[in-house]
Amino acid sequence: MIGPLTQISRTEHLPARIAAQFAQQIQEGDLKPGDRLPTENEMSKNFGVSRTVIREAIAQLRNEGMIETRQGVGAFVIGRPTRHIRLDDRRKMDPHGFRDLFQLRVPLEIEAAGLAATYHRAEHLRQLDEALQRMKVTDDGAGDGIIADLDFHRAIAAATGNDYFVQFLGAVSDRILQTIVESRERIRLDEIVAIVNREHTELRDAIAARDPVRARAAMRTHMVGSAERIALRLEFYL
Amino acid sequence: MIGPLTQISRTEHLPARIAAQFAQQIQEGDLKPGDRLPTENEMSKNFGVSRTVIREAIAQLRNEGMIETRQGVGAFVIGRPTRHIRLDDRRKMDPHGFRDLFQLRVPLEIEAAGLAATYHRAEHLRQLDEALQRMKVTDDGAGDGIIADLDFHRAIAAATGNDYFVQFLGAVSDRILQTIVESRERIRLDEIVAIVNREHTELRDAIAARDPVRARAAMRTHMVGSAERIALRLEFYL
DNA sequence: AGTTTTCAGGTTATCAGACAATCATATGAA
DNA sequence: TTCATATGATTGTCTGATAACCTGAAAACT
Repeated sequence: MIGPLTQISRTEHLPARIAAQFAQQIQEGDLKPGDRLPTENEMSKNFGVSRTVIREAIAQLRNEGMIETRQGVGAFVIGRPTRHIRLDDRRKMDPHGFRDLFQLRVPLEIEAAGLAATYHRAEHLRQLDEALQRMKVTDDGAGDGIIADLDFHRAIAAATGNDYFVQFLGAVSDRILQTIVESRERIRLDEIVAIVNREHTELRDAIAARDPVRARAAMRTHMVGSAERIALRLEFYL
Repeated sequence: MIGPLTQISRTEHLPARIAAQFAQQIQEGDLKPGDRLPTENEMSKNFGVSRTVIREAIAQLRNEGMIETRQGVGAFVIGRPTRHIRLDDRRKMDPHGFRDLFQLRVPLEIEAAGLAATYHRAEHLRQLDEALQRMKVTDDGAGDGIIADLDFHRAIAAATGNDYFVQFLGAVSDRILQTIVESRERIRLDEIVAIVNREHTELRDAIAARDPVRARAAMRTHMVGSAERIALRLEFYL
């Protein structure tokens, strides 16, 4: 007996594929909020896989906030989809998407600089100096320098005292630097590194001086410079 | 034989709790990137639950991008953690977390206003006007007015032409408005609604005029006003 | 009649054990 | 040394069973 064509052929993780199938049905509106999914046993029979796999697929959808399960009742498509934010891997190399990402980063970094100047504590200054030191030591721009750069900005985000900035900026700038590293492995940082260090130092001093306006200006300058260095055309109104 | 105290007592979903425990260990640095987690059988014994539960917990962490599993080898803490961003439900009512969320929203909204002024198209203006109209019609501040308000800001995000702004601002302001609605069901909007309408109209006109500086200023005014209306103390440097 | 209690069936949650697929390493042959 | 093979460990999947829980209807009671 040959199963129907909708059955899952196995070249990859079964649960992920089944979850994707249901996610698509929800996205396309075939399954509307409030609708009940088939029982696990039914799915198990229909897809030709064990209930274990079905359960893992459902658990995945539940974690993503698309469905809700009630013991003894069933699984239901969630009403108001909790907005999860995800930086898709798809547009990683897309230059347009890259510009969009940078465009998003700029205001966050500037605001973070201002808040960091206001709210930072001694430990944050220590983190900033530590990252600065590492950037100056490692003349090699490619490897540790990039990581130290990332840590420097991460420290600024931490200094805001606002965990959302840590999360958002962490994800965004992490993704940006990753793309840079991947696309231009051999970027010539030798001449640039001095400029970046100067900008970072000014940024650090402005924060240490608890001067939000100066910190914001410094970060703005740094962002403009960064954009130019990677040949990005952006608008800066302030 | 009595099990150790670290065992999971069951009042809630087992997999979620175990996943949270490991997530915490990763966040706090007890488990560093590259570290290998115990085998499923070991965890099963240590936690006193079946391997099914352990597997679901691991699957959850994998979906969140915190760990990676390799068949025949084990589960490892991922190198670059959390490119996923989550707005936890935990701090929903926490006034401090609420301020943090608003603090994050401000620069995004201002930047979005500037970009919208530059990049908007005819359809976006139509969306703005439509939402504005709905807000003016429904004097009832509580119900549809809030939704129209959200749609207005959503339209601005869309007008940037940058999908990241749509995603990020959508998630953030959605969460903010949700909290407002939940906490102050009976907020007196009657006197306020006129002011909000005026601010929105100015915002719309600035965008329509393709004047980024004016749009940013209008949004800044709007944000300051919003913060005051919900009795939030924020810093505004620009 | 109207209300509460009890029961039966279905569904998800968890458990237990087994086998399959895959990988890392040790072992042995060339 | 270098390559092929065997072996053990670990995750992936399967199967069947039991527990916890919910819904709705029948039964018992007022």
